[in-house]
Amino acid sequence: MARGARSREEVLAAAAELVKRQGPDALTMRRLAAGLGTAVTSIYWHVGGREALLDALVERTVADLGEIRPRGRTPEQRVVSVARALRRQLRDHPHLVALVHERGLTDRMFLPAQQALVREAHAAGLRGGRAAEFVRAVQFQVVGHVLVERNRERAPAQHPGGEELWRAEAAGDDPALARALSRPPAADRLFATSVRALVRGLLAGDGG
Amino acid sequence: MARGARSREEVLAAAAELVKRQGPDALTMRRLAAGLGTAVTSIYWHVGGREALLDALVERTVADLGEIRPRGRTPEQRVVSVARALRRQLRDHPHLVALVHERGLTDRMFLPAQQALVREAHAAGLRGGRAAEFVRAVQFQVVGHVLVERNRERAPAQHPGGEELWRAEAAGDDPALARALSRPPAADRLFATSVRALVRGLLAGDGG
DNA sequence: ACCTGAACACCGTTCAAGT
DNA sequence: ACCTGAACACCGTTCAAGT
Repeated sequence: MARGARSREEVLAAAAELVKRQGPDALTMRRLAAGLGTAVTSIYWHVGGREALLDALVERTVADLGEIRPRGRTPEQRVVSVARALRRQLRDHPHLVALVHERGLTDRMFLPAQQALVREAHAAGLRGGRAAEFVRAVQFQVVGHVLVERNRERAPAQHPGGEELWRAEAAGDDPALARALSRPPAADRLFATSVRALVRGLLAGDGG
Repeated sequence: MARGARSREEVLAAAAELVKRQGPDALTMRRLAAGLGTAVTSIYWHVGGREALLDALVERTVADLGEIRPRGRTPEQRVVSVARALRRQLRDHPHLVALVHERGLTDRMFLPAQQALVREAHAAGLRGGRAAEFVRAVQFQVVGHVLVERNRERAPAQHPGGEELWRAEAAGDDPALARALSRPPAADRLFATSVRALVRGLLAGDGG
């Protein structure tokens, strides 16, 4: 069983693999040790306990997150492109991002995106508190949308399912709407529509 | 230790209390049994295993969720009131709602809210697929916002924290913005602003 | 019909001991 | 400096046995 020295990096890499492929619950100290061919307790020597291990993974994730490059002509287009990029990052690393979230490093992870949004807010003429609100509204919107999406994807075969619900229920004599609501939402389209509507509403309105 | 017969309802009530107060992780079969003064195994007789127990709790939650009463004159006002009510429900039962989510009963739980939103969409002149998109955009927005809020509240003392981040970073010569982003977001205000902006954007725009 | 303890296969963590 | 096994206090679940 026992092979020579095993580095902290090896342990972290193996743990990251486990989390990426099977989620954080699959990361047990015993399984990790078994995969590395060591005794459980040697993991403790290298990285400390499970919490410390997760902390290290989170550090890694935050550091690895790529740059955000806004694309498009108008501030609206550029903000939408930032939102899209953000959504992709979040969707591509769901488990790791969830860990980052739980450990309170979300703000640091989103700093580049925030800075990009600030630039666009300024370009659109918003400043100060209004600009800050703009940045946060977009960020919450994107993160929230992805969280909802993820929850829906993970949810195994909705028990009654929107389908039967909206087949049985009255939809105010609007059969096209009932049909639409009985299908699963088209996540990409819904996301684009929502972000665009939010951005327009924020840039246009000033009613309180 | 052993007292007389214990009903399924007693077990469910005790389990619900545990989840409400300490979250789903605190609901272990052994702790539940200890609280009831029975052997662990008698829980299995009454409700089956842990999964079945959680399923039962979820059923309860879905059934107990109150009606939604839209308030206000204009469709916009009424939609915002629905969003507010929805947010309150979600915030008041965070653990139970999370369980509902995980078990794929979200659609059924949100049916009353969806129906209220459909009415307002119709009142605002939207029909068919557009109305469906409106309903879902608002629903995703509300649920997403609450999920993000919850994650932020649970997150223990952000490691670097938005504060230092935005103190150190350039904010494009906009010190008021840097100050605003260095404070934690005012969730209520941010929610209201976002929903209103989204609704306006959805009701006004038709650009693709 | 209802409750029991014993047992199994898992956890994370600590500790004293080896080299 | 690095790795080990034994032990502790937890899990969820099954099962044969009691009344």
